[in-house]
Amino acid sequence: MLTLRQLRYFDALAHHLHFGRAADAVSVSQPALSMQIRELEATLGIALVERQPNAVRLTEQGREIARRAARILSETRDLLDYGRHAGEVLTGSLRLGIIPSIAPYLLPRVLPALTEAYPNVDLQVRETLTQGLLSELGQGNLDVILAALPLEGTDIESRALFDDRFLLAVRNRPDLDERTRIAPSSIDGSTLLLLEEGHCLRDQALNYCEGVRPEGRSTFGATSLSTVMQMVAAGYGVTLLPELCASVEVRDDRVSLLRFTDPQPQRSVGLAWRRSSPRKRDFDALGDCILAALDQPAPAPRQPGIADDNILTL
Amino acid sequence: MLTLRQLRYFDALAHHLHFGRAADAVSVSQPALSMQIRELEATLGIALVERQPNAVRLTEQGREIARRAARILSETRDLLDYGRHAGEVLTGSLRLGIIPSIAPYLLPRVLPALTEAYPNVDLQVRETLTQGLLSELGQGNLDVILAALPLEGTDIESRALFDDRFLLAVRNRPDLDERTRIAPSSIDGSTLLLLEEGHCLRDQALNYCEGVRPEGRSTFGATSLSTVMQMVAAGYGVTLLPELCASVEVRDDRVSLLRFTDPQPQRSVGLAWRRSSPRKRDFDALGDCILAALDQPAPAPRQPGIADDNILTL
DNA sequence: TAAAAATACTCCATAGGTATTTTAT
DNA sequence: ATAAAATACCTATGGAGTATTTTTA
Repeated sequence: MLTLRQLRYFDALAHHLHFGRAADAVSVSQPALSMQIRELEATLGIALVERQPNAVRLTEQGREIARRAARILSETRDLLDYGRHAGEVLTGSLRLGIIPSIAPYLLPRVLPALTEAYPNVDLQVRETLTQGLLSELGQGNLDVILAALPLEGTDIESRALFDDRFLLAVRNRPDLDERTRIAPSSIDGSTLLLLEEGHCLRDQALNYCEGVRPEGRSTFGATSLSTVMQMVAAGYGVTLLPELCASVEVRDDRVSLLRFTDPQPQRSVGLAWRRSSPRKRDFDALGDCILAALDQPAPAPRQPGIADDNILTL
Repeated sequence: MLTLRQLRYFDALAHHLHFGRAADAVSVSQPALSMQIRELEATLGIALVERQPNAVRLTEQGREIARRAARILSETRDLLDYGRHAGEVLTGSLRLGIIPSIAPYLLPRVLPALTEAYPNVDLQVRETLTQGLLSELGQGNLDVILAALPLEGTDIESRALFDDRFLLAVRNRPDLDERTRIAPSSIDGSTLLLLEEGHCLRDQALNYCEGVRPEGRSTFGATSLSTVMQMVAAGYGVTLLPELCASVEVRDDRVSLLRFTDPQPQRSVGLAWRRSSPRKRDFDALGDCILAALDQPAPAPRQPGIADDNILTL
């Protein structure tokens, strides 16, 4: 008889490829896990792993079973979640993944509002690149992610929250009038500073500046926007800065922000979750909360911030 | 701890809405099932059923859990199937659903070839309307269905096998030349004979004869093509007959088959299965087998059959 | 020889069965 | 009063732990 326990253990084994460590991961002894794997192989009638003293490897069929098991386990987690969170909205733990170009700018404004509106929520935030977030989401290690839309993948549902314009950050240029608009063609590929590979921001910037192929400084990607902005301030080049990040990243007058000519580049920021997730009401509430928090004026200095009709800070 | 056993029992309860009968269905005693349901409710923290002496009813949340449980159970069945049928193609049981306007005409030609090519297959055939087949397929009671494509529904994959032309069956008309072509507009709605509601053949016929709304005899649907053809032979009207059925249904010379003007109406016949099914290789083999069997001349009398260049039998 | 998985053996949690009680109509 | 689910209680299966052996690179 097939049991979830067998699938849980096998899932752990498929990840660790090591009986002992897999047993640790599911908090049982190694023989206990061995037996369940054995039992699973018996009920399926096929070999799932090749046992070698120094290496455990999945068979071809083992990989397929691992895929199916992961899916089933993910759905059982969702089923459990549904029970636990039936009734009340946004209670208990909520594991939220956010991309690096959003997290530090949005969280300070959203977190206070969220914990005030939903005091029983236990928010666990994880920050990585979109690709990692999607993978964790699929594996059931995250409940919902906040990233730039659209996101690839079936089994994924999403909700766009707001559009975030890109501005051009350049070293202070007192000679430029507030109304100056920059055309993307005027960007010099050799001085465009970008984040490292994998950041969606990098791809979006390159996509907008069609002619520019990564070369010169573009090829050496920074790991954080702060680093990039420091380089801009030091006169090493220019970069595309999401408006969301402006109030935090532009703290001195060594940097000016310029608007682009229409159509202005922008990214769409929104939430995404597993289609099978039972917590859509929670995600709705979270999305509403984020929007409400953004409607409030930013709490911080907001110093050289980009108000809608006061675009340029030189 | 959530177990598959709990889900299996709850699934049975959701179907039978009766603890005793559900327990029978899963071959345990009623208290055993009661306990597992209780345990499931405890781990989920919600009530799944309202217990009343004379009636068990699912709560709102119970229905949702039942849906999710059914899905999980279906995927575990697929996982088991994958194991059992890994390696060999078309062995063990294969539950095939076929619509009534295909089954009696195709099976006599396909079954011998199939059991010869795959002697270890245990084919279990079920015959119902498309809607019923899809529902059984989704619930995991069928492995694959043979019906007219396209079929609605996500989670469904299909493979078209062959196109089946519709011919017009009329009472013997010796006055008509073999080359006569019928235009759909010439069909009189009041004499068009159709199968009862739910048969895709009925919808396809009505769809082709655009002007004709069900009225007169069309509204009284027959339950089998044989009945319809008897009525045609008796002069009660005309009907659209799939070419596949011609050799069986047209046994005497009281009926003539006429071809339509181009573009001739036809249906696409093919196989469909759950996207998550692990037995796609089996379905491939089955499809190939059906096509091969159809390439052979029909074994039966084939008397007034519709050979391609000898369209009319008067 | 050493690392890692499989066996051996014991224990206990729990699923299941039978008999009985409770409950609501 | 009756049908049906819950409870009580006992049994036994099997999952888990510890200690040990086997395996092969």
